[in-house]
Amino acid sequence: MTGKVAAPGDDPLLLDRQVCFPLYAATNLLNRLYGPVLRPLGLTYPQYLVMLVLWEEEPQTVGALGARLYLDSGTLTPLLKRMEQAGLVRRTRDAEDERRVLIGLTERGRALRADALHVPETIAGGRSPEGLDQLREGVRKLVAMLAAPGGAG
Amino acid sequence: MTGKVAAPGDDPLLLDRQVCFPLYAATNLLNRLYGPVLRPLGLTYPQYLVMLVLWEEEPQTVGALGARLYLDSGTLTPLLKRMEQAGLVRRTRDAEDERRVLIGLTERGRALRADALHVPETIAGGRSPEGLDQLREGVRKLVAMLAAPGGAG
DNA sequence: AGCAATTATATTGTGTGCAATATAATTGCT
DNA sequence: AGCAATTATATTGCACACAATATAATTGCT
Repeated sequence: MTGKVAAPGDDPLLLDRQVCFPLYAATNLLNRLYGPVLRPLGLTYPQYLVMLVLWEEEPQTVGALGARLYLDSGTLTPLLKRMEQAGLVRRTRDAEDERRVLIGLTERGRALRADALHVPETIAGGRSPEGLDQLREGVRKLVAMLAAPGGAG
Repeated sequence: MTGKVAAPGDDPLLLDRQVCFPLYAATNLLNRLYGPVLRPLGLTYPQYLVMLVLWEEEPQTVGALGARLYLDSGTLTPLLKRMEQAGLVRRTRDAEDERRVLIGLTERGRALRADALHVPETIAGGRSPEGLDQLREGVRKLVAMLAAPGGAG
């Protein structure tokens, strides 16, 4: 009762036939790759993404950050509180609408940008830019499909 | 002291220039997509991946599962214990080498395969198979690069 | 045989992610 | 104006993921 179960040609449950799995594996591997590079900056990978968004424009509401990063308050609230504890961001209620919380950078948060400038290059290492561009576009299309209302069915 | 920070053309820290981010977003979105489909089976997404591997061949050691899924014992041990509690797998010390733990399926675990057969189709929904094939190959190449010793520098 | 180095798994601590729920502020409808 | 519905964020509970460390079994060297 052990061993191979189905013909390899048409089994829909073979791991190597899943689209999702390489994506899952690549994300885990990328996290492991970023970890050591971001640790000296005192950032985790999702925290780094938040900083990228804030370096582009600040302040932003929690909701706006979530819309950009596809994360909800259940993930962002504790993450932003940790970043506040670390002295990178400030969280202030929006006076115009007390439901909203504005996330702005501290001086330390702004200054960290200079230290982060080397990160993309360090991560990219010796990889071919063309392959990366192609991959980025492919995955971006997938994200657009998945994020569409109804999950792109 | 707020607002845009650098020229859009050559800023390496723009979120939309990162390869990593679409990958990260796609994985989160895929997890959310799989969740409702797998919940009736009593599985999480990583647990589903473990089942895919075991349905191909069992029993396997914890290490072999980890090599296939790019996960270590810190992730797999508690996950497998939960699956044991759920009655899907059995964990037994290998008599040949007492360091190893063999993961085998219970009858319930084997029977679950029939219920899982519809999952890939349900997830794929109306998406074009060609686009998915292309994407799978692209991401698979990235995984191969990232998993290579030295991180493919 | 004896013991250091290696290997396989487990444990601990921290940080995500997300569903479900809660709370407070605002909007919209009458 | 008053109140139901909506919106924005926070909280709770559960399940990963991983670095660092611990423990026990095996291997390899002499």
